[in-house]
Amino acid sequence: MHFLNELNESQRKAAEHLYGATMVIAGAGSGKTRVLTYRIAHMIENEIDPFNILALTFTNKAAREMTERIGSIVGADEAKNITMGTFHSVFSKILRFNADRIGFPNNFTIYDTQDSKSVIKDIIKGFKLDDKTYKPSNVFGRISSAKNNLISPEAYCQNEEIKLEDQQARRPEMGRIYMSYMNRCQKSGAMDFDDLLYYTNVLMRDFPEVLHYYQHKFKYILVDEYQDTNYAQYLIIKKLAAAYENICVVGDDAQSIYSFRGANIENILNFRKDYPDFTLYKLEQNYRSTKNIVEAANSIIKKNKDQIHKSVWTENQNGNKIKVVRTPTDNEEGRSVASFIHEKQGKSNCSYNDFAVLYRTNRQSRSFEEALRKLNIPYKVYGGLSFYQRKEIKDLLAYFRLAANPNDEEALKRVINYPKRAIGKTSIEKLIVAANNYTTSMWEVICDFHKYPVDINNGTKSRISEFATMIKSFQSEINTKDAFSLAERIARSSGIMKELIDAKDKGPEEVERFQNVEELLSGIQEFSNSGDEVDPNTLADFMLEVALLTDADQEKPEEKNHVSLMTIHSSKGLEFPNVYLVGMEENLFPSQMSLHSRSDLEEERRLFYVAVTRAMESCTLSYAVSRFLWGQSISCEPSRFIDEIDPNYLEFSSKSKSINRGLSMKGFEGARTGGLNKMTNPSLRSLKEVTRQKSSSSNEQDIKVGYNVEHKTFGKGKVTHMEGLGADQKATIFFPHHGSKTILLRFANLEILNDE
DNA sequence: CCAGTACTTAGGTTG
DNA sequence: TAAGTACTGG
Repeated sequence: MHFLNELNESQRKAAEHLYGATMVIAGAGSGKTRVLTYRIAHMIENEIDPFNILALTFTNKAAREMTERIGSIVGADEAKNITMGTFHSVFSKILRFNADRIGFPNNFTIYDTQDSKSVIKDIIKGFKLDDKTYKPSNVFGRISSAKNNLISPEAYCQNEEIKLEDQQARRPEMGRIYMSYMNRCQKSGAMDFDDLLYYTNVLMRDFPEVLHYYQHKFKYILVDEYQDTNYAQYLIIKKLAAAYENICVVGDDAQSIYSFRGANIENILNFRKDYPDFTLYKLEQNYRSTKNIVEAANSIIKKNKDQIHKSVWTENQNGNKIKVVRTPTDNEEGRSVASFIHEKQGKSNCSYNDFAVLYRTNRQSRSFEEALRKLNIPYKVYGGLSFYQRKEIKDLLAYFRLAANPNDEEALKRVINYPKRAIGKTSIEKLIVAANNYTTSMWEVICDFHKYPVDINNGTKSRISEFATMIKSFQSEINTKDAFSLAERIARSSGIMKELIDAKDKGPEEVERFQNVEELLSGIQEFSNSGDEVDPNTLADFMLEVALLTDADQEKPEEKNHVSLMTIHSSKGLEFPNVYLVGMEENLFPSQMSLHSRSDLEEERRLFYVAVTRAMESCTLSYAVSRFLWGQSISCEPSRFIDEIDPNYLEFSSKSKSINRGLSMKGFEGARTGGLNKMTNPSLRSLKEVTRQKSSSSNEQDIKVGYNVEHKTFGKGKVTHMEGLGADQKATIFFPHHGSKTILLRFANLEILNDE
């Protein structure tokens, strides 16, 4: 059968429409990836040269999978010539190729978020600003969104509106920091993630011949997950597509969940303006989920005001209702989900791959990990601290980075004294200051103390020079020697290997560190071997790839038989027969931060929609009545999102015995008005009431206005005012010796001295 | 210069 | 709670 016959009518139309501007709005589970794949295969069958195709995906993994699937249709040799990847990976390659034009070395480093923040921190320190008003992560966020909107440092400083905003936020130096940050990165030959898009725009704006070249190379452009593109990405596509206007964007406004990093739904609206005679296709038939799940999801998204109308439907069976489970604590939530999985897996003998636990925040994984481990259920936690962010990996990579680009200041700072070579903080500080004064890089300074005198004692200086000599010796081999032998040599002669081996008998964590480094090295070995004898894959080649890799790229599919634990964000695009959506509580999901604005709340709701539509057969929502947060137990209310689902698709269960016991012990009998196994929606509300009462009465710090209290540092005082609830509860206290102070109770550790 | 200790303070998602 | 930072004495 020809592959196009595997598509339904609207899918097929979208796949066959090859010329002109096309927008495909694809509901969840409507076979979007399949359309993209077949569309590209169809293009190649119609004699379109793969070299002329640019396909931008959201993750590297998606790109790889799609290349593979297209290869299986049209042949791998053809498929490998398609330019396919994330915006970041495709354009980092283009930037490397043209780096000299914009004042970067072609082996520029890519700074990750940690690196960027560390640079910013340094700048704030250098400017002698208070790092509480200028929090590195805030500053970084502000710079990032400026870049995503293509606002240059100069434009930032001149823009009156921005100036006013920063002044009102009492951060008038923001523009100066932004400017200095850009300079520092450039001096270090480094780009951050946002720079990859920002400088691509600069390149295409200032070098028409470059733009012209890529416009004619990429005659056909496809963009997946279009709803999650930001302005910088939008403009790149617009410029590239300007010559031929063969552009196809695929997305679903209902699944836009990345506005926090600049994604802009307006790109969809702009598309209509930019290409007025575009063709719109809607994919509305869902092939993934049961009717109950599809309908429940529809009832959720209906509450959002901002959306493109579409009606997702399915021919699949009704299936079971969505289960809602309540547990007393977060740990019990972990145990109950683990036992559900255990039971179900045992009964149907399905694979552990069929289960996913989805949560809003990474830190929620803990209770599920513990519970699953106890039941011997294999699991894998996705996201969180990635392999490439681990200290030991970053340390070794820093040496590699230095070998490729010694001006990389973050890498230099990281390893100049690791392993210990008696080069202390003060000396490093002096080097940084010197580099800034001489307007050169730290590396240049340490290479030539005659040209750049620094006030450091001679012993330290000679140790620094020794270090520089070592780096130079690595540097000389980075483009010639094969990746693995150089990597191994660096690991050994830097002293990192010895350091890790010596630490090994300290404990299991140290052993793991060593194993991680071994894993990295074996990955490099694999990479080395994939090159050929004459022209080996070098460490420089490896470093070009590595900065943009994520954990998902590491995964070996054959090893996969485990329950997946991940955030909802990282579940985008995936599907699982059984989904457990946990932590369905107010202030957690929807997140507390989202409650201030309608658009933020709508994004949370879209996130909820994404979560529910991951489920194929069964979906379970769970919430805990109390949860540990920063070492304190706080009480929680069920999420408003549970109420928002049409109750016809819900089933309230309190199946597990331990849950019932837990509840009655804490006095929740009143909530179970609807019988043992089923509760109706109103009973959920009554439960909320109970929860609320609990939260006000069970507060351990029962402090009221007028109380005399004693504080660890301020001594005795009298409470004059109270504000906030729960963890935010604050008391204003008058201390005779220190004046009036407003203090967060959960940190204050007050002693109540009632009867004085 | 360095290691060990006391103290502070997170609030969220990612290439 | 846990991680990261600031401080202090060797």
